[in-house]
Amino acid sequence: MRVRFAPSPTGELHLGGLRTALFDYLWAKHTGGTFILRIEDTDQKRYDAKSLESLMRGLRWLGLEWDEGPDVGGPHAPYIQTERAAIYQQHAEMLLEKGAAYRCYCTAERLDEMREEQRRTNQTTGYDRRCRHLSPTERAEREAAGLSSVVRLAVPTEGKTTFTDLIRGDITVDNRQLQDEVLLKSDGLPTYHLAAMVDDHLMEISHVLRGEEWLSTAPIHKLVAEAFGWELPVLVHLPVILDPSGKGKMSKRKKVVEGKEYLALVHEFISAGYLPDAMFNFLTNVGWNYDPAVEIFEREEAIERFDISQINPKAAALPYDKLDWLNGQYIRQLTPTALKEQLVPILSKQLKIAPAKLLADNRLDILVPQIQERLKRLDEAVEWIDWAFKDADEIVYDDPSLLLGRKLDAAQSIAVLEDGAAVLRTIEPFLPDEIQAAFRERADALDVKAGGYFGPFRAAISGKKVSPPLFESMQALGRDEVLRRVQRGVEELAKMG
RNA sequence: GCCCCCAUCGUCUAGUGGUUAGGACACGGGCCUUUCAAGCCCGCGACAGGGGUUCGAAUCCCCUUGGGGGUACCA
Repeated sequence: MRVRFAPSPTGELHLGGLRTALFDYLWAKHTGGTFILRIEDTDQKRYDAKSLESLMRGLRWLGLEWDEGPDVGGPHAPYIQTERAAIYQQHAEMLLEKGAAYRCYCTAERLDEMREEQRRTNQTTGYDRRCRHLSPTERAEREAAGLSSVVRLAVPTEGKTTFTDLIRGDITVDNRQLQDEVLLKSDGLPTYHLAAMVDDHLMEISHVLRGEEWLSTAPIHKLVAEAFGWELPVLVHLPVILDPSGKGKMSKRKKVVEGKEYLALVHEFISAGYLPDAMFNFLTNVGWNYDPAVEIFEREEAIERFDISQINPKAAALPYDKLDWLNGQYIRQLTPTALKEQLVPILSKQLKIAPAKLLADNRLDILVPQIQERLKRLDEAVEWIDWAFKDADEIVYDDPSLLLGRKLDAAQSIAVLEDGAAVLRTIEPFLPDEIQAAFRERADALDVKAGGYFGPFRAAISGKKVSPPLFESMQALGRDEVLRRVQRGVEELAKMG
């Protein structure tokens, strides 16, 4: 089977596009077929030069390597439509000769006025086919005058057109609902209706998976294919992905719903520290389902089971909470070393420490295993461990009351810190188990709950209410640094008096 | 306005005439526990409504309602 992903380079790729590409990829790999990347850049006005690179980066991030495409080549090159302009022009000419299409000389202004009038009088909007009925003389006059023109499809004015969508079945529309769509624009470049049909045919595409927004123009595509005498590929219209609010098609803008910010663009998910495996798993289960009893699966397993005929036609909102949960699952599957390596580039930017230096930092080796089960995204790591990379005097106690042990007042909390400091000064070796045993003993001796005894230390060390486990945190800092921070905690508490 | 598509817990979904309508996330509770997590256990929670067809409908048909998409010399 031959399957293509055919995006327009008009901006950043969002998750809806990535999901389409993923399903293309899954179907190609499932059938042992070919996954093709084709760039539909025929809209010069919306073209964005940067988006092609970003698009390819996004696809490769997810692991969707294409077998044929702009950079890798292939038997049907070129794979960028503007480089194929002559092909479309020739095909438009073929339809013109057959009488299946005609030249239209109407100006944009006339078209606008016509539509406005139609809307005002509550008529269905659409081209009035004025140029379809031009006499040969009139046509010759316009050509002689050098008027610019477009090529329009001559849609049958009666009858019905039926096409098949694999997941929805046969769909029939009345031809009177259809318009004489523009196939070739006045700049000589084709519209989607021409370019995609020509390329799908020439590139021998067997299955077209595309967004549901194409469903209403599918009859046009059927008519274009018929005009050429071609068979349409199998059409599969994937349900649109809805905004997190469940209202409307997902936009490329970050969406804030109930105070929470939702990402939409692939590059945003990459920099937030979502793992490609988690995203692959996540997207596979929106619109399709691997197995209702299995949430986590391997790519190979998904490829083996994937079936386009089981795609759900219902538009869906992305379950973002589930993505976070899945990402956490995949983070926990990583070895600590692998996690550390993934974390370093992100932490390096956030902490402003050179990657090589971070990689060699002992503190990271101790702390990473401690935060592994606490992370949902990699970009959260910094909040867990930033305190470890500061100097004692950089720790800010925004809320000094955090230094109070549970059920203890300031004086008692100071007593606890000083009591523990004495232990910390002498204990050997300075390791988590040893420190913990000693602290528990001291808590008993002072008749304080372990949690109440530990609390002031946690706050003194990190400046935070929530932190990684206390004794590993101490190990990471080292004895001297811990003692400095404990002293600072005592001073802060003394101010509370 | 017109055309097309869709409709199971809050969300993602399983279900293709006979199920106590299943799972996951989220949420609530409990256990564990040095904070927070993770993990384990329990719970809450859905067939949009109305007509048919049938011995029997979440499943088939129709209508209503709701949602979505399209209505460009954009894709």
